[in-house]
Amino acid sequence: MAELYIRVAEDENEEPMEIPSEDDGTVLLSTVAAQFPGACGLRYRSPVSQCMRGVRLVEGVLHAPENGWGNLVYIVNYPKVYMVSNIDNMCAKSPDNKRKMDEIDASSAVKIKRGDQKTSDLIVLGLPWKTSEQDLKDYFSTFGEVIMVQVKRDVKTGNSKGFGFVRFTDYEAQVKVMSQRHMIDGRWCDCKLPNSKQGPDEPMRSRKVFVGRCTEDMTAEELRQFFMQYGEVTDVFIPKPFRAFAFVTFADDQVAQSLCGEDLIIKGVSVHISNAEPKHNNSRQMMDRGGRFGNGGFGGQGFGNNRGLGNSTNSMGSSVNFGAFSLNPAMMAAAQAALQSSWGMMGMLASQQGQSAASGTTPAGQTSTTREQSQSFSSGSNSYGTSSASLGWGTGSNSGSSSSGFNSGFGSSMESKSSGWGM
DNA sequence: GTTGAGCGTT
Repeated sequence: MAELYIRVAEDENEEPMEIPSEDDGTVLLSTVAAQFPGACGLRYRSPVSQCMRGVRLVEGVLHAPENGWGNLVYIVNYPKVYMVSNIDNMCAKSPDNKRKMDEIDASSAVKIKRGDQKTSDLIVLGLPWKTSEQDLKDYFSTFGEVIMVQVKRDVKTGNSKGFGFVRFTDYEAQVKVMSQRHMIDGRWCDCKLPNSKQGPDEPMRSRKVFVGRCTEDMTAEELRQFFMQYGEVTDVFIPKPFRAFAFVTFADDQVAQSLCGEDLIIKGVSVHISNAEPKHNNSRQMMDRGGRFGNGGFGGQGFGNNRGLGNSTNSMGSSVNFGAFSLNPAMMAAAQAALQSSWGMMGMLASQQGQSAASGTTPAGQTSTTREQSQSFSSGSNSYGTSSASLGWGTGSNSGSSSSGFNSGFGSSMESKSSGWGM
């Protein structure tokens, strides 16, 4: 097939940009993202129904609609990030109801605190050796104003150490950047809060589970697809070489906790889910009151498995059990106040910004001294190599069209980090 | 075969 371009724009009234397709007529999401950083999919207005339609996305590959790409203009989808500003806008749109507004104000201590979050440096992991600070700046500037970039180098040789730092003016940009992976000079990179910034006020309950008895043919992407049915997955880690286990991190610790103790069938194999033990090194892991993180009291199973897609409307009427958490009366009241006010769950979603929001895992074969420059697309979490072929297990929800990878059900609903709910 | 990389000469 001769080279084909599809027309893509950020919105329907904008001048479209032509994006090249692959030989087989598909378009790689990464190609789109190269021009529209942060893109997670495409949609278009159906000439027939006049509705917006999602473009099928399978493992990073966008598939043409039934009758080919045609001459339509495709609109870029971006991950939904529930941020304070969004909520403010929503509130501003309904000034009609005074009462509502009052409640919003009364219950939005959390929100306001989040409002002026200061930005912090983000560590950028997995950089190609050749990437310069200018490259970094050019790349990240598409997300917002960049006020600092660094590439860490060996003092003697001047060689890049393969990581760097970036700092944005706007917290929004920071959140966005942390929420996705980044293709920089041909490698996938992760941006995270550096260890030094994971302050003691970031409780970081265990959002991560240990997946034992993995088989070697389970790719990170497959694990991500599988675990997505329980909640938003922010990270998948498969050690290399093969060691028969993996780590899966969810956006929401409740989801993680609710799975612990389970034996799940993945690709016909029974894997065992348990708590991820804190990594041996760094400082502030978690100190779950209620004792050891390992099922201190309530067993992993049983206890209100609120798992399974987040949106199962949790009408927290009277008795609430969020997985392994119990709410004390104060928190309960706060929760109800939040629910009654118009922003309800959204307010809770606002508390996004888990520290490992950056997805994906480490690039392949990078040792501090000998790192393959060819980041084979099959380890880490990006296994775009795996030939499409629908994943055998029916996960129900995520096999549809534009799966953004952000199926945030509850998102990190009750995530607290200090303020408000804390304690 | 059941517990993970790499974190800043400021």
